[in-house]
Amino acid sequence: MQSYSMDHMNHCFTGVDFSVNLCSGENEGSEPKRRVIGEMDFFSEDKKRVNSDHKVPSLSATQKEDLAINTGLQLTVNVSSEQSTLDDGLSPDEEEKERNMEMTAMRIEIGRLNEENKNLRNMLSQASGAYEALHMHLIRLMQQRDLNKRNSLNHNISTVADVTEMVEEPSQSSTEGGSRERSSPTPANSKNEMVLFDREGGRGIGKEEIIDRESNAWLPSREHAKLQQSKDADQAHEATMRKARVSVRARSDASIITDGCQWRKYGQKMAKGNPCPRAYYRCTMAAGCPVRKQVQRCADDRTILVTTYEGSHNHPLPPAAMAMASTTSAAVSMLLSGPMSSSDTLMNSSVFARTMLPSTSTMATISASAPFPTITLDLTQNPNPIQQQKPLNGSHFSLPFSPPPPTTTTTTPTALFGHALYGHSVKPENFPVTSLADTVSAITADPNFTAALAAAISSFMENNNGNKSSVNGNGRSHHTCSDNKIGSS
DNA sequence: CGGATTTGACCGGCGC
DNA sequence: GCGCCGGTCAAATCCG
Repeated sequence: MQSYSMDHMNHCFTGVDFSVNLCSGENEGSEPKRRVIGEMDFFSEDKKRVNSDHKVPSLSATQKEDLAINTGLQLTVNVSSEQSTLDDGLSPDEEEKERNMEMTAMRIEIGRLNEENKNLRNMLSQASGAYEALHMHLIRLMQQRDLNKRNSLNHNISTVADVTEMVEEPSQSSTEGGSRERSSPTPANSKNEMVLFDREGGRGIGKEEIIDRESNAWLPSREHAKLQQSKDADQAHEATMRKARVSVRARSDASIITDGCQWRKYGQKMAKGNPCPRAYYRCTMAAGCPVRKQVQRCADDRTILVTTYEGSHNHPLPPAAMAMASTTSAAVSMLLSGPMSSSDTLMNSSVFARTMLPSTSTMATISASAPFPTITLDLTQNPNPIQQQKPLNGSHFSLPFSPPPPTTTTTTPTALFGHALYGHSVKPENFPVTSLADTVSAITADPNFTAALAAAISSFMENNNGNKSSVNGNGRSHHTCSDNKIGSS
């Protein structure tokens, strides 16, 4: 009685993991059973000689189990005792011949099973790929549903952004000479816009695409088409998000806006049609953060500072920045929602304006003109009378939700615009929604601006989830830019 | 001395 | 193809 494991031979012959057990116990005492492998007749195969002196280690139980799992096969080759078979009146030559024939047959069978093993692995791999693809698709759909919910809550709009339409149907009503100067509520040269949504975050398509591609062969054609459609829509959506911009106009003497992020100035240029230079800043809070902002004074009214944010942070944002991200997120959600088919869509006194900025007359102008969909928050008009009582004594904007430093309120402004989202998981639960006015009153900042912003954020928070929490004092500005001499009036 | 700012050069897109 | 323009780069400079 002997129990052989053939995995060693298998390795030797094929280099593939799988084993053949040769055991004789079951057939003990009965007619010697020479082969139980499939329907192959080992002994009718070629008589090629092989070295039968392999030392054959036994498979461990775990190895056998793995084999069974990996291949879906449990192969057992039962042969009768070598001795009882081979000693049965055979000459040594015949014994060796018979043994060699067995080995040859086993090698053939091993090859066949190896092939089957490969096929099974391929199937498993394809199934995994298809599962991954579907899983990712489900996640995307859920994210989109969440976005729709938010839009519905905040803007009474339930439709998903028809991003493709926006991308493929730029405005036909460009104004003022038309060329590159797109229609904008901001002065001719104040194309300051702010991107709110993630540039890369969570929407990586590389791996997903590979999986999809791999799984295509597996999916029914209709499912495949759906998946492809969804993928295309996502890509279009991503492209739009990358280009969508929001600009904020505010009246202030401040030369810069601090927003809880660290910025490094990397350029300044005179822009056509505006005597005030435009400054370019890059976020330095994290290496490789793609967020940029532009700061420029309005040509018509140099007390108006236009700040532009572009890109999405690749790092967690300070609470203040995230709060603003929520607000502007809603703005861009609005921007990207609804059938803004062609020309610029002015939203003055619109749903957006009323919803986002209910206590002010702030105008929110949304433009879907080419090349980028743009939203402009004009916070320069009709300041909140309550806030107007507060004298302007600071040189920087301040964030409503962050208490100012006890002594140096003007030199250490709190953050204001977080703008770009960190991924899509903005959860502004750390921001107050009930005492913004008090907070705003307590800080030294441009009252007009902060009032409008406070109203906007408050409105958004309440509409969004109603979460209430205490003021987080972590919003202290880390702005490191010095006065950039942007044509202040 | 290291980091931030300044500023002229450079590049790519677009219109003519 | 050329020029204009916006945006970015990078060396020089500034500043704490």
